[in-house]
Amino acid sequence: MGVKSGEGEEPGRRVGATLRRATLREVAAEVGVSVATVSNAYNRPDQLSEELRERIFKTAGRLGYAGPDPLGRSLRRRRAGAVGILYSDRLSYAFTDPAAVMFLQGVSLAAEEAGLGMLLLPGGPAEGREAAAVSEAVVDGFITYCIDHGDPLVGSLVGRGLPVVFVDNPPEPGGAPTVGVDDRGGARAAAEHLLNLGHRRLGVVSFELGAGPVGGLIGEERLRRATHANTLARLAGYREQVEAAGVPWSAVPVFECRENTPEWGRRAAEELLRLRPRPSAVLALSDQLAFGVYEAAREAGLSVPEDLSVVGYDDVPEAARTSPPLTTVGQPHTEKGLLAGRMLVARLEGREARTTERHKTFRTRLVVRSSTAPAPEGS
Amino acid sequence: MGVKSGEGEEPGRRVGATLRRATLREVAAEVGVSVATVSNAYNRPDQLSEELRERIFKTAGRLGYAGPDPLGRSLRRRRAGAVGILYSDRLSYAFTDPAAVMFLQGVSLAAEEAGLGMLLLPGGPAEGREAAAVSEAVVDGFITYCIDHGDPLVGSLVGRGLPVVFVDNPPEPGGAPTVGVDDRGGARAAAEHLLNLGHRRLGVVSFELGAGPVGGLIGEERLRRATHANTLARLAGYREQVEAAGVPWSAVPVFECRENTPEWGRRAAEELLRLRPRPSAVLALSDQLAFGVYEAAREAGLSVPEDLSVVGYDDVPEAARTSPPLTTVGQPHTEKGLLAGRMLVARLEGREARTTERHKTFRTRLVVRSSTAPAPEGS
DNA sequence: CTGAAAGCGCTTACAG
DNA sequence: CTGAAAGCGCTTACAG
Repeated sequence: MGVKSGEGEEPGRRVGATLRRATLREVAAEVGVSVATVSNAYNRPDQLSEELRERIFKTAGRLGYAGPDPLGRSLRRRRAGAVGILYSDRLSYAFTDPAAVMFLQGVSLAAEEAGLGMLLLPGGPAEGREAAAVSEAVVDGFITYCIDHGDPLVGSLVGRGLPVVFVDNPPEPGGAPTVGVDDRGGARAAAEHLLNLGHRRLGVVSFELGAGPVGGLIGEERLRRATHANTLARLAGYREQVEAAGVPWSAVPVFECRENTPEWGRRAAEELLRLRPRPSAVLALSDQLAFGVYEAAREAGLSVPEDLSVVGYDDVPEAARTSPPLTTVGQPHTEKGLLAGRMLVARLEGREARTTERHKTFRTRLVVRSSTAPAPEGS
Repeated sequence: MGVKSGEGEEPGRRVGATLRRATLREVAAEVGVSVATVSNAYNRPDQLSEELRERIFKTAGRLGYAGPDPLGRSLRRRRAGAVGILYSDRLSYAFTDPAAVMFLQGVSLAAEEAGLGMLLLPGGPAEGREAAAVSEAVVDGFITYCIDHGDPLVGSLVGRGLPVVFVDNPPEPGGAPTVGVDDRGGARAAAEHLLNLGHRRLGVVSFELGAGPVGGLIGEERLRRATHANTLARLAGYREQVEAAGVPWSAVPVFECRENTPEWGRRAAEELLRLRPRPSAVLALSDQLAFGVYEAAREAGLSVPEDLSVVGYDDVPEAARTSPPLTTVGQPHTEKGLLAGRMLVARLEGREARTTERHKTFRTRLVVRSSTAPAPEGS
């Protein structure tokens, strides 16, 4: 573009920059043309002579004007040029979860295709603040990730009247487009794999189940009050398969972690491995947690998979590189983000439904590596 | 908040939502008050009677009005409520680099503190498009990450006249605040460690050096035309230390990778390990690349560290968990992001310089784990 | 090829 | 406690 933005090439510039950005109006006045013409110089080069356009850019450069202010333009054009991303938890947690990061990467692919920015909203349980963020976000639409059923944010979101795509076990409010995964089926496959290997003493390392005091082995009542959709689906899948094998669900200890980190996985496994009889296999709701289970096993002098089988969930890249390589449930994180992004872009560009389905549930698949083995004798 | 946003509680709402969002003006007309009063109902509850406020919210709910439009508000208030993040490369690449992700996490911490959103700009070499993204971003300021010296984007950025914080080997344009790391010192420490262990046949696995045809073993000329600041600093550190040990730099093969992924690290190492005499140690510019070197070594039947020592860079979490645990150069990724975010917020809130220094260079530190060992006999 | 006018949706002194 | 007026910075038909 011919937009001048060099530094200090004109003596007058520094002053202008120090004070306040020049405006379209000021440039117009200085050149002696109307604001429409200056606007055209930037937006419709064919609407004015090359010579005048050059003169306008020169004056703009001198005044420290670097082109139309995005805010004014956005208001007038009624488009913000960005998609808002709403995460279930504090935004900073999203970056510690490799699965969430891969999802965001997928969205970024779609955003790049469409030339849109991604606005990550400060989320989390900061009471009211996230609602403010939602109602103040300058975006053209939203993508939500792992939002709970009944989360009050959904109300604020829908209230904005902007297109929304809900990702991962979504509440499907008013028929909005959704992208999800067969979480329950994935969990079932994980449990089935262990049961087929002869394991009967299982332990589960779970995410947070919902609001309230968290952490530690949990009972029926807490399980019943769970609200986190992903967690619920996976636990339901484990349970279904376990019971189908004739093992009572109440015999399976479930440890609830406060955060999805290896550190919490380690704590959980430490506790599970202290139980007698000791579990011969652990189902972790994520690979991050499973990595922590590895640590705890090592510290307890148990080897994986000979003494303890471990199954993760997510199939993040590290799962293939860790030692031993982790058996886990794979799901297409990046594709989820990409599809959600494209669905949103399609709606923004007014070509809906035709090119994209409105609801998509991706399949999960069990990836068997080396962290699982037949149950030890007599277990 | 008292903002109504439920779905379909009033028969009239659906119609309004289907057509177009109601505006402040329409609500005011419907209630029979001025727009100022409706605005006050949302922004200054003390400026009107509770009873009138309730009536306004009720009518707003009926019309499908969910509160003031962020764009109008932002224009009027002259603040966007978001910080823009500009990455050196395509935005989607940022999510594949654990170091970049940790950096983003740090920024998100600062953004959350301040109640700001993070706008990730579509970047990369899409010719002109990124400049458009910069000049159209609705933000209050920018943070750049790993931008090259002389990148034309810097011009567009500075032209916006908004506060900017430059992170990682920044071009320091016009005394703007910077956050960096002693990359050169870190690289020196890595090389020194290997040299102290007796290694004399080293190989380097490098990032891309700049624009142009990329990939493969490279010569002096390409090294000279390098523009990527991080890469340059690290290579300079290696070189310095190598030459200090009396080894000519020209004797150290450097492989340039197109992407910062284990896959490219593997390719690089495959080639390096084919050289005769074979390197006894590899310096990788990132842990991601080092993980790929592990793979190549394994495939070549070499064990780390007995046959091949490997040093990474970044100390991402996986480095401690991988097998063998990776010797690497640690740097405070999250802290860099957090500090940069806070520096920017400080400027936005008009309290500069007092609370924060304007330039910060974090120290790196060598983390010695188990991927390095004394050079094999006779090498 | 250029300009006058309307308006995107809102907030903020200020006056009453 | 409420309202009239100005204006944030811009773009877009439309008329000339």
